[in-house]
Amino acid sequence: MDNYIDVFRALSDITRIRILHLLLKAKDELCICEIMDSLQLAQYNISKHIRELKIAGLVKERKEGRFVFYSIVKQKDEFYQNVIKSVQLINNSILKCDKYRLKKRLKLRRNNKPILCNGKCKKELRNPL
Amino acid sequence: MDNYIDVFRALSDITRIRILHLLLKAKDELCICEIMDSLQLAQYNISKHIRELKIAGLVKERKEGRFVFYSIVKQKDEFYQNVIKSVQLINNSILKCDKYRLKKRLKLRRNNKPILCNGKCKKELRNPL
DNA sequence: TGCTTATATGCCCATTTGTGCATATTATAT
DNA sequence: ATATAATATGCACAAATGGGCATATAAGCA
Repeated sequence: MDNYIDVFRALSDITRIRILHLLLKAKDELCICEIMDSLQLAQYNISKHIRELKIAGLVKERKEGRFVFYSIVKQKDEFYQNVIKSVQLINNSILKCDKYRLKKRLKLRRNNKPILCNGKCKKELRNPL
Repeated sequence: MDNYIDVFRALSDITRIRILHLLLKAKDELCICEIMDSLQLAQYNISKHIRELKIAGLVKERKEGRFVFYSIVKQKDEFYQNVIKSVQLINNSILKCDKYRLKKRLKLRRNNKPILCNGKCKKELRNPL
C-alpha cells in the first residue's frame, strides 16, 4: 500500500463512501445491480466509481456467470486497516437509508444469487422501497 | 467531525500530506516560511494548501506578531484520530527529505522564533540544503 | 441465432482543482 | 512615514473529476 494519495482520493467522494459502507455492512460480495438499487443511482455511475475503488486497492472483484461480485480487499497493511476503520466510523442518515434498502434488496436473492430481472421485473421489483 | 468527505479530500494531495507530516513530526507549531523551506515550494502554494487543511478542521493557527503559527488540531473524535494515525503511517523518501530539511530549518530559530530574513538573508540562508 | 440482462466504457460538458503570477494585507523596524 | 518581511488572495489556465447518455461487451436463455 504505497498509493496513499490514490486511497484518500478514492475516499473523497460520497458515492464511493456509500459503496464501501454497503460492502462493509454486507460483509460479503455484492453485485452492481444490488448496489445501484441500494444507492438509487445509475448503473454506469456505480460501475465507474467501483473502478476507482479497485484502482485504489480497496475493492476486488470476482466474476461468476453474467454477474460480477465486488468485495472489500482484506489487507494486512496497517495504513489500509486504519483507513478502513475510519470509513467504518462514518455515520449519517444517508448511509443508514442505503443499508436499509440493501437489506430489502438482499432478500430478493435466490440461492444466495441476485435475482435475474428478466422481463417483467422492472423498477417495481428492483426498488422495493 | 461530520465533514468526512472534506477531510479525505484534504488528504488526497501530496503537498497537504507533506505539510501534515511536518506538523506531526515537529509536534509543535510551524510557520509558513519554515514549511515552504522544508518542502521547497512557493509561499503562496503552502498558504493555499494550509487553508484547505484548516477548512477540513485538521490544522489550526495562532497569530503572533508578523508570524502565523500552524499546528495539528487535537480532537477527541475517533474518526479524526484514526485518520491522523493513517497519515502518520505513510512513509516515503519525499517525507524523509522534508523532515531532514525541517530539522535544519528549525536550527535557525532564535528564542524559539523563526529567523527574520531581513535583507541579506536570501535563499542561501533559507535553504540550508 | 437472436434476445435479454449485467456490467463496462467512451464521449460530452459543467465544475473543481492545483499551480503560477501578481498583488494585497498586516506587522515590524528604521 | 516608509521600507521590508510574513502571509493571504484574486485571476488565469490547464488538467482532472463526476454525472448523463449512448453504446459496447459478455454471458445466459429461448
